[in-house]
Amino acid sequence: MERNLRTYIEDILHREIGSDVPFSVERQEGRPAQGEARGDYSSNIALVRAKVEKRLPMAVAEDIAIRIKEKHLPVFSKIEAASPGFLNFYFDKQYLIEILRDSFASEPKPKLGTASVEYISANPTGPMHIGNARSGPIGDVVANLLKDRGYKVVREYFHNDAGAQIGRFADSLWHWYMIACGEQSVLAEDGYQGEYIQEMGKAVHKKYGAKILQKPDLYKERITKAALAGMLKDNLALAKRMGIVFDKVVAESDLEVKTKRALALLDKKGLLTKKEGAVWFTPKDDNLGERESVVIKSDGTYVYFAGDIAYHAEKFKRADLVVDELGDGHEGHIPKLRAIADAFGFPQENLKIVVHGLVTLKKDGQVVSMAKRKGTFVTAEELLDTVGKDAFRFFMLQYAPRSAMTFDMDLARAKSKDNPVYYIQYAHARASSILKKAGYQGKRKINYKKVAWPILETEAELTLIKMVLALPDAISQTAEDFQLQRLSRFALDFARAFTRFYETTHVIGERADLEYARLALVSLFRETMQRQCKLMGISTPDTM
RNA sequence: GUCCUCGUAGUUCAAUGGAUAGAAUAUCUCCCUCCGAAGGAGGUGGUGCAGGUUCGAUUCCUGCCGAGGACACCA
Repeated sequence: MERNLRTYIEDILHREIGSDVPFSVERQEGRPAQGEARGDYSSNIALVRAKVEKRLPMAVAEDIAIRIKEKHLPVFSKIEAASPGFLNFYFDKQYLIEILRDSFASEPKPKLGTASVEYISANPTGPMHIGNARSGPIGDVVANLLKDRGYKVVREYFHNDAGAQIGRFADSLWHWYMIACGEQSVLAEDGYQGEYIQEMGKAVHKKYGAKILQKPDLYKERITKAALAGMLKDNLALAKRMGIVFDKVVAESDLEVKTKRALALLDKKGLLTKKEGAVWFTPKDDNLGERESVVIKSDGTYVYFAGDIAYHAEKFKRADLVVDELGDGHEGHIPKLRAIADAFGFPQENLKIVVHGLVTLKKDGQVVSMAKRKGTFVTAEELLDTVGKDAFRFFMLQYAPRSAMTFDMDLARAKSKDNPVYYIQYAHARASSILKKAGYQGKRKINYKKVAWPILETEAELTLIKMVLALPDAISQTAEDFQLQRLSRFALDFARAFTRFYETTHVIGERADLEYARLALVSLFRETMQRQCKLMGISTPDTM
């Protein structure tokens, strides 16, 4: 376990005070004005204890403060009770340094089993759109976090290449092929009419000419397969440009045997019912609302959900933790996924579903319409081309996944302090620049064990140290609740703290031991920032 | 119609039931001869409405208003 300040206090309180009532300990940084007055960390333990002890919160707080002070005097420079009953903890500087020194000793990570993380899984019937693209950075960072925790992570992509929708796509493709041949054809009302599929029709014509026109039975399926495979290839290539490489791609069309087997198993458990000529999945526990749904249509074909059952049954078998990343349009699917977990005896708490909200694009100060018919439609690829991988990922990660967000393309493209990605990378580049100037580059590194850490004592320096020590806690919280915005916010605050240090503190040319200590801090900042950026999948160039 | 999600500074977003609701941006006032000025310090400004739960509510509950979404033998 990495030492961290918050759990350190939490542990002391548990040990010394004990409480059957839950209490909190939280970091008070990021409040420059009040931070000083509220300590480094604070707890509400006295407030919650007051109720069960039937005493005044302040009195409880003062008692606790005295007790902790007696036993842990060297750790804290100050513990105070604050109205209405908070406890504010101020870490002693020397002790902070000690924790910092301890943190350099790396400990082996626990082995937590296998985690499957599925994300993007874009529909292959059209180019990836912005909403799907948001799934990329989110799912990828969830995977990074789980890997950081000690899971063996499998990054997965589901390729929906079967079902009625694909039939419609096939008909549409054939239609556009006929048009490309100069033939008469009428597109079905629910057919696809995007520019991309028209291009596909032309491509088919280019390849085959009119030769296959009379043989739809033979060729319709073949060209559709090729088109879907091409779309998958494009999507995976696009993902790669987002910095995402999948370990496993599962195609729905390959699942037929497994679907049969999974359904047979459900049938054995009495969870399938024949109704109106179709076969329904009818879970027994319907606490989560209406979960009944068709798996085999009356014409004998499977619906998408049947493949999903097979796919999840398989994931439940090979993974200890299963994460599905979905757009909010698929929220209605969640109870069904939960029902599948129940049906196969997979613990609900090990099935995590991360939902992301709508993405609105803003360009030239205007909201870009997402209507495909209008020329303003922007695909994920265009967005990525415009702003680049780092800004793309950072902006997608900046907000709580579930919330709807506005992606400001102009800001993401800007090479100025207004752009948070630039601000962060710039701070990192400055740190690199200082180290380079001082000759610490490449193999020559600062030896943290030989640093006279205690001579660092300005506020800017101590703030950086405290943030370095607070990061592990932020990371583990995020690995729990998947509130990914915490990472980008932390990185931004951290960059800001470094910039403040940079502005106020001179490094090179100071007395030798002080220079070395400050260089060490710069190096520590740089490494810590690199760790965060790596988790987010954002690059940390040494020069901008 | 049923269900879900969301309403926070002008704007984009934060805030495990906690203290004076934080940043960024915009705007206003200052500072910047210094390892990278792609900076720094400060001011103005906000919880949709009405109740309830409690020591304490942006957070939990109810109703209303407003926005988006889900409710297919679609995926």
